[in-house]
Amino acid sequence: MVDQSPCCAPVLRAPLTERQSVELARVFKAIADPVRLRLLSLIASHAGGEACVCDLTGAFDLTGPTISHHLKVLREAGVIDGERRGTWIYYRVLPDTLRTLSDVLVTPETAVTG
Amino acid sequence: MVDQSPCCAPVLRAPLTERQSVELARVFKAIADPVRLRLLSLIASHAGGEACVCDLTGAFDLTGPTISHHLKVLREAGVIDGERRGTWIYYRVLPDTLRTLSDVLVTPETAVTG
DNA sequence: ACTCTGTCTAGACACCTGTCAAGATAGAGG
DNA sequence: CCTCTATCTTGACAGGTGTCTAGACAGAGT
Repeated sequence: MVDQSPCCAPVLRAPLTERQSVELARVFKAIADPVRLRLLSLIASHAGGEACVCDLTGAFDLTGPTISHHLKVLREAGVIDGERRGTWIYYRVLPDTLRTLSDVLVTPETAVTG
Repeated sequence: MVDQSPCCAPVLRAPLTERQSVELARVFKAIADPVRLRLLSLIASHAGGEACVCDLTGAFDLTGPTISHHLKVLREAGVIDGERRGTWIYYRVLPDTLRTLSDVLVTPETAVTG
């Protein structure tokens, strides 16, 4: 979902183009929310690497539609993917997208001197 | 600026607490903007690892106050730091904060099977 | 076919955010 | 002390975001 170019141009090594920054910001925005970060961690750490909505709603004082909204934001950003199997819809994390974000934030400084 | 606990509890390995997710989201929100991502990359890739505001405003079709606002958001999130030397204020990236974010997005899956 | 359960969509509203114009503050240099 | 430049702060406004209620859709079981 994220353009390939940002992965080879870490934020802290070379100036981002405007286009790259827009694309990266779109994905960062998707995960920059407490509910969505927790959803992400709940899905990823759930047995089998996937979770249905019914496993998730109980962890929040939020209505079903609100959880559904947040899942949609994550889905449209390419951070998770959902699949219907029978009655339930199972979500799983798409690790490539997250790794792109992670890589972009790694700097020469942090990589070398820590 | 980011609590230490998230660094030892990657998002994708164990469920985040509500407190951790709020703290992480605060920092992710700060960088989840095209202008701020470009500011970050401009500052980090500038000679000496620092840049004054006058080096930055030229890259955007935005007024000075708007750039100043974005720099403040980054500063309050602990992503950059500013220091006045004479007439100019120089900003530099605080790499520890970014590394925390980067680490949090690294998963067992991406780390191993990548 | 009807109903029940699980999930999503649509519409509405309060709050947050990005932007600008106008004015304030800090240091340099006369 | 006054002025000039660089930057920040304040106040205002348009647009975006998170949340809810009400209703729609899909599949399972009777």
